[in-house]
Amino acid sequence: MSNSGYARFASFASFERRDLESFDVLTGPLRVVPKGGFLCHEGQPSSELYRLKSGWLCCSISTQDGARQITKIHLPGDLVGTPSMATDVSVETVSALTWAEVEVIPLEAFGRTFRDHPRLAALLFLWSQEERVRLMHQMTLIGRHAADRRVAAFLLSIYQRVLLSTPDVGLSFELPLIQQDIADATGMSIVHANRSLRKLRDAGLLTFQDGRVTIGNLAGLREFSGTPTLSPRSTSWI
Amino acid sequence: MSNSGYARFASFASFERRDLESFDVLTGPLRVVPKGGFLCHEGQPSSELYRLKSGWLCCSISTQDGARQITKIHLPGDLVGTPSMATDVSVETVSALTWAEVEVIPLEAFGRTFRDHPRLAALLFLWSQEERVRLMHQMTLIGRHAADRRVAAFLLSIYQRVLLSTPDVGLSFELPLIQQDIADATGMSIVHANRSLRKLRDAGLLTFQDGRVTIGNLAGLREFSGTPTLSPRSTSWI
DNA sequence: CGCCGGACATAACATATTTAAATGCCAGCC
DNA sequence: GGCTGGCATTTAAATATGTTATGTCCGGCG
Repeated sequence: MSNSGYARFASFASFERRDLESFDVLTGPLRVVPKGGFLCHEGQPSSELYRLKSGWLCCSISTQDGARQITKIHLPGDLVGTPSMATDVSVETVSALTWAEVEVIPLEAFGRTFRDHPRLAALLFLWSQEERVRLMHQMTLIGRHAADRRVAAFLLSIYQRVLLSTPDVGLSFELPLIQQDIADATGMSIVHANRSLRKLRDAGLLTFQDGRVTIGNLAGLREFSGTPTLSPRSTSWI
Repeated sequence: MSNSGYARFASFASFERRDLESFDVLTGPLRVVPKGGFLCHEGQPSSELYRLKSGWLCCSISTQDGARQITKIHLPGDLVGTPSMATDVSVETVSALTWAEVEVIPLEAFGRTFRDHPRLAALLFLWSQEERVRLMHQMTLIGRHAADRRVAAFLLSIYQRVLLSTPDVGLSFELPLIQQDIADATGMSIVHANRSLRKLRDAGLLTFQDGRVTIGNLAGLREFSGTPTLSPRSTSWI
């Protein structure tokens, strides 16, 4: 078995175990990032991708007036940094929410691997579509839902991804974010994020305290968040 | 020259002419869609992609409470429908803003083409990253910018794409949207979209009337919209 | 012609959300 | 021990945005 020793389930929700193992050829030298450290800064050149081995990362885009939009929270197993492959300089800032280990994949090495493994290429393309779906859903969330629903759906979506790598996590998990992060991910002020969290707590749906999410009512939370569950398509056409 | 007879510049901003022509192997039987017609509905099975030959398409996601988020406006040349490749059923509804012609590409045909043309596969993967960047930027726009700026940046982004296929379009172009569409794309109510358009008009930045955008002050509009211009990365690593 | 519906425009009001500010808590540190 | 800074929490006031309602224009259609 090609067990790579770390979870590969956070991204790649659409894939079966057989296909998941294909991604393990994407590897490279290890790099350690301290909590609060950065892998790259938007606007600065960068020619490498990352595979997250352990810890949590956060991707964000800043605006001219100092605001920040978190575009993705990364869990172990995730492939990080691909959007900037299309552009001159990094389009996002990648920072470490915790002490983290990544495998560094230079762009040329990625290109080589991509060419040498046709099926991997197809799987990576498919994964990109999965990521686009995620982005479209988060966009819909931010654009067309009320604040407390945004917070609920955001936390629930992370829970679903945690479940992929840790099916027995139960109804409580550590999430190394602060309220400002939740605000930046869901497009609201920190004060309103606090209000929304309070509402969710008062409603018994979930609590977020000391970097830990505890779900009080999973079914209720799912219904309140209003996010449909999607099933992956069979990859037989590849 | 493999001139396909229609613009291929709306998507694929990152590519040079040489690479652009690679995409022309993605082809299939023609289908005509009347104005207001649909190519697919979210939640319903669909196993085909589309290449837009002429006309305008609109991709959107609906929420349970009847709201709608427009995720992308498509111009001729665009590859449409790929996000749903990752899922069981369509994740988005694709409708025709005008009478439109598309080439229909079945999923299996796409898979075959993908396998048979390694370089095309890499280019399509890169294109997916470009699309992710677009989504991340639109998400940042909706989440962290004021309403009038959202409208300005949205219309400007379409203008930039129109410019790719029609460099000599000048400062005015037809855009087959109604104000409700602008509201649904930028995440606000139609009343507020109207208010924002009025502000932009009063500021002399642009007007939107009778399905036509006229830019009054391009430099001012760019500055006001606050969206940075990105340069594509060289594709030499492919 | 008169009627109708869709799109646009605007006003008045209601609500959601932001901003600013103050407080409490707590861990790190001198 | 007392200070400091980061984070959470809450309040109040200011502002942005949503909702509802109404009028107008205009093109299609009987």
